[in-house]
Amino acid sequence: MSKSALLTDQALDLVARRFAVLAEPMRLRLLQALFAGERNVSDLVTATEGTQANISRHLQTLTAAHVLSRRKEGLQVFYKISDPTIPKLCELMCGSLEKQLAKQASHFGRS
Amino acid sequence: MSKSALLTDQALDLVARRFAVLAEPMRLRLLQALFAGERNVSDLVTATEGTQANISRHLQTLTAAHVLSRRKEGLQVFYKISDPTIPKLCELMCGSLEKQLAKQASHFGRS
DNA sequence: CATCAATATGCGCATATACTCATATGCTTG
DNA sequence: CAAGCATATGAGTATATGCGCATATTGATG
Repeated sequence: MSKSALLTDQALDLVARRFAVLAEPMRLRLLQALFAGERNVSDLVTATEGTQANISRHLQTLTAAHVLSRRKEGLQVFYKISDPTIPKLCELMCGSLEKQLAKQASHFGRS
Repeated sequence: MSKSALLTDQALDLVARRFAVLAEPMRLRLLQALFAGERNVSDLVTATEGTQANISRHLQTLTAAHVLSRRKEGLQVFYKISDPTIPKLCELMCGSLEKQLAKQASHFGRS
């Protein structure tokens, strides 16, 4: 029964929430910065050019969604991508966007 | 240079917006209803148990994002999924969710 | 041309959430 | 235990957006 049964309302809500986690430019930036591997907060603040408070909140959101995992080491906290599906989702999405933009561009003009 | 260059702010915004389109339970319901193929609006209203106005708006959102395409035939308008990436994205996301929930469940009980 | 059916849209409301500023918490070290 | 650094969080504000209600638009038909 895992073929293509319709999702329940509750399931749809969960899926939507999960997509929503990826629907934020700053969170995508964080993910981009984390594709290469684990990093601590101040590092991420620098990399994303965000404020410390804002970055901290976004990291919390991503962690609560089980997209990231947290590791404390002394004063610092290191985050890394814990769900291997995430990079795939981002790649797929980017590919889809590229195709779409290319198609739109071709509607304008030549060579 | 298409390897893993960092996305520009503008690109990140586009990606985020595209994820946001999928971050709505009712829109996911519509997509679910459209996985099987083209359908007209009143059909979709019935299938999703939404109001006509609301469904119409969501269809507009999905079409503007080039997720759906529109075809008029007399009084009726038919919509279908025009971006083949969408079903893949949904599958990936659902799989990720299932894994996560299974893991959480296993933290409770045995056998 | 009047009417009706299918779909779209203007408007107002309620809610969610991203952001900032200030401050709190938690570790580490002298 | 005092002080300082790294990170988290409370409160307030601004903006976005989903929804419902009413109404507009578009196309078919008598």
